[in-house]
Amino acid sequence: MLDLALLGLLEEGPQHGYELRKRLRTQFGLLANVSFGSIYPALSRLETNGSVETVEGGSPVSLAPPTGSLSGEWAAMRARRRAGTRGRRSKKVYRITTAGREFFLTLLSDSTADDARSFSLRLAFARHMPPEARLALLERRRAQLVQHLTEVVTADDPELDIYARSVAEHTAEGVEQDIAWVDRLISAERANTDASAMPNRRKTRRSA
Amino acid sequence: MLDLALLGLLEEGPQHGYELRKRLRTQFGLLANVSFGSIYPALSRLETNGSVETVEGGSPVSLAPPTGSLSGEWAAMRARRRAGTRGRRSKKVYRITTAGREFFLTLLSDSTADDARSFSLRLAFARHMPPEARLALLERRRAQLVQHLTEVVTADDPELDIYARSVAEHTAEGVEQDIAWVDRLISAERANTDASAMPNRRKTRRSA
DNA sequence: GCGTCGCTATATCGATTCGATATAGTTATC
DNA sequence: GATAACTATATCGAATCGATATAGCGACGC
Repeated sequence: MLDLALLGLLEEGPQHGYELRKRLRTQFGLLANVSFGSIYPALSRLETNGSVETVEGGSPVSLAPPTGSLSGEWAAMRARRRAGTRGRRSKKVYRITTAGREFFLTLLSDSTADDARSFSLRLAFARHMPPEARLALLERRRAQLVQHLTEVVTADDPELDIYARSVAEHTAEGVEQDIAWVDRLISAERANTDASAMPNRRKTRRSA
Repeated sequence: MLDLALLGLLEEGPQHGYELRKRLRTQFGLLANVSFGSIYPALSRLETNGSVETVEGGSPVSLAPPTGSLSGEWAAMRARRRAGTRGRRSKKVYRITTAGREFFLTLLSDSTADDARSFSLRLAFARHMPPEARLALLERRRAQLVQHLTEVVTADDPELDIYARSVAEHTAEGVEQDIAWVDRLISAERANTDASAMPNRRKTRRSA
């Protein structure tokens, strides 16, 4: 879960732990409200298995921030500068490797265990997936949500008091809205693949 | 988190681990989709600290299920019967103790760390709280949700592609709906306390 | 009768994640 | 120059997860 999130963020440029956590919190909010006690071990893990490498001091990275607006780049550059001027406790800037990119794609597609959190994470990184994987992800999620609705107590359960009932109702509404959302995404996705599969606009084959 | 959930369910009658898990999944759905690897250690924990006790075999519990419709009671009774007839691997039926009830109330009110999951859990058990604690819980949650909206990237962030943007939008909508829901609950709660604080219905003092 | 499939039930293991805490440099404020 | 607030990394114990092992039980076919 965290590996996926970290690699996904590192795809946008080298970052250090503190920055990664901030971006997890702001970009993914409730989905990845993750503590340092998870971040740093996860980064070590990824480093030992070769998915990321640290670029402290020596700097095989260019000294001018290439994309301008990515604050991670700036932080990385500042860290490199500082590390250059002094031998202080420098920020450990992590960069994703080729192996890491492969691993990221594996995590993104290899999809056992997609709960709400990892689904949303994967969807947020869906630009890295081939179109059919996107569709598959969305449809798997849809099936899970529908399944979930059938398994859960309905709000007309006589055992529940008003508070428990309210929670059950609200949860069910949330799931229904999730389904509607996923449905919209599925339609958009299909429209997209249809459009690209059919560059010449003549009488369309009806459905598929 | 789990302690709270387990004690809350055990308030409704003695249960064994498997049953508790089923009820967690059906009653609280996504909130408490919890594995046996959490349940059994948690029950041992609660037993060693005196919050619950096992009632296997000997059965200080009545042999007729008192409330009729609680399936947990039935399961417990069956387990007791079986344990009586044979020395087999009997179900461990857990019952909440007086100390456990106190601990439960502490967990329910003592409210540092109320994320989405434990908030909904606590709310589901709100009948065990005094009215002012209910209001406090709701208002704390409301403040958190509002705070959350301000901290998170908005959907008009130019860095986001369509997928990340969709996730951000959907999440934000979810939070807004949560706020609306909490607001309804707060109103209901206030109406209730006002009504009970004012049994004689004459011209009401305007507001408070 | 006999296999076997699915459900109930408890338990344990390694790995991950959490939450709290320690440490320390930097910046701003008064 | 003291103090607070923020950036930054790290570690520890405990909680939780996910997978797996074990085993009794009822139902089903055949």
